[in-house]
Amino acid sequence: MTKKIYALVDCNNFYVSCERVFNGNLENKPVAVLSNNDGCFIARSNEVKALGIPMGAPLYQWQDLVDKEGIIVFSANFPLYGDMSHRVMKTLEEMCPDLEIYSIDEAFLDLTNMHLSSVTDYCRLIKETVERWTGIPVSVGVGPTKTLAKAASKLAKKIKSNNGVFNFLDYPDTKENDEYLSKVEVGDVWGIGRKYTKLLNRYNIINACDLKNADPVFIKQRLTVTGERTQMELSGIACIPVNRNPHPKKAIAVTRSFGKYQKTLQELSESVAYFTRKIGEKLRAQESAANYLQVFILTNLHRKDHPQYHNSVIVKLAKPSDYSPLLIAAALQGLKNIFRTGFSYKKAGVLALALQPKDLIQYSFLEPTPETQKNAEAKLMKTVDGINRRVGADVLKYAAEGVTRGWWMNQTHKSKRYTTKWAEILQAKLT
DNA sequence: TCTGGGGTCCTAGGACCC
DNA sequence: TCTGGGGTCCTAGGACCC
Repeated sequence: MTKKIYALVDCNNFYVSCERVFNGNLENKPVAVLSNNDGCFIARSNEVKALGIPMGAPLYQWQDLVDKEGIIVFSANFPLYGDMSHRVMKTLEEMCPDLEIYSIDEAFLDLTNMHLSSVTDYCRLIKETVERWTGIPVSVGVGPTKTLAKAASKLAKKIKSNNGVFNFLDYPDTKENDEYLSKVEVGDVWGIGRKYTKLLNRYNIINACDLKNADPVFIKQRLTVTGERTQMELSGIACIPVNRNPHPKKAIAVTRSFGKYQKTLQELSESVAYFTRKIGEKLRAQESAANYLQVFILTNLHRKDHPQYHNSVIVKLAKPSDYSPLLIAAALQGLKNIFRTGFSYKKAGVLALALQPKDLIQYSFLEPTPETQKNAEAKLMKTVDGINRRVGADVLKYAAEGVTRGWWMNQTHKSKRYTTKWAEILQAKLT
């Protein structure tokens, strides 16, 4: 069996880099991107990381530092990031068709069958090409397993002299290999999160090399089979394949925190109707139908001084469906069952569960749905989706969504949708 | 006053069946 | 005195990822 060659391409500080592509003044300055509602830091430039602001930190706790250091903050602009991601992935696909888009800012490449004379040189070329074509800086890590490729991408960022590429295959000698592995903290290993890091540290497992050499029985016992796999991957045994054709999602969620507290059933109904319409759009986009909807509502868990209430309900649909009016009716019925008056709600959401391919829907023999009705529903949804796509996402909506959007999130630092809205395209000034 | 959103996988334990 | 045991399915919760 030939050894696999996996590369992980990882966009550096992705959302910040997207903002920088369209605003030259952000270069070399501390820049951060905030979550919805301008709540938490979800992307930080190196300058911001150096100031000590952690990932996920709430903005209000760091506001003084933000002001003092002149940190430039942006509200999240997901249409822009999604479009930039698409450009990066298209570029990667041209250089290695055998790829798995792993997240909005990462892709695994399987370079095994490309017969490269120098894998490391080719990865440098990939890095330069992506940066030239899209303006997004990336790091590339290479290894015989996906977990090692991930670890390598950490080293690519860490070891400055490597110019953004690190390849474990360049260090076949075990001693040298382990030396580099020791530079990766165990918490930075793919699959080891906060809880496991704490546990492992208690047993003096501090870095990736320690984990690789730990007692496999202990690891399996405490970290289950996923931990076992991680450990094997660290020692070069590939357990996790590159997944070229990701299967359709098994669940779809649309959830939001509110910009201001929502108190009445009417208010909550409007947001839930909106979430459910979005669910319908996503279902149709991947040609799935849902068997169940789950609706949940909750108060602000961070405010111990407020009366707390959270609840959720699962509604079985009369038939598997992607038809927005039916979905909305079901979700609102569910909401009615869990709503309690007298609370200030902070967040709500809708999930579509037990998804199935749309073309496999079994219609009832007892109450056959006429072909004409099925066609009419599909045609209506297709028309609505088409108009919303062309004219703007929310031109056509349902009456149940209301018109005020009183729950809408706060976004006071939003950049423009440079790449997806003609009206907001970047303008060049000729001088 | 102010704390994101969208996913996957695994396990333990209860319900149920024979 | 003295109450089985094994298999399967389902779900909630917990871990992880970005």
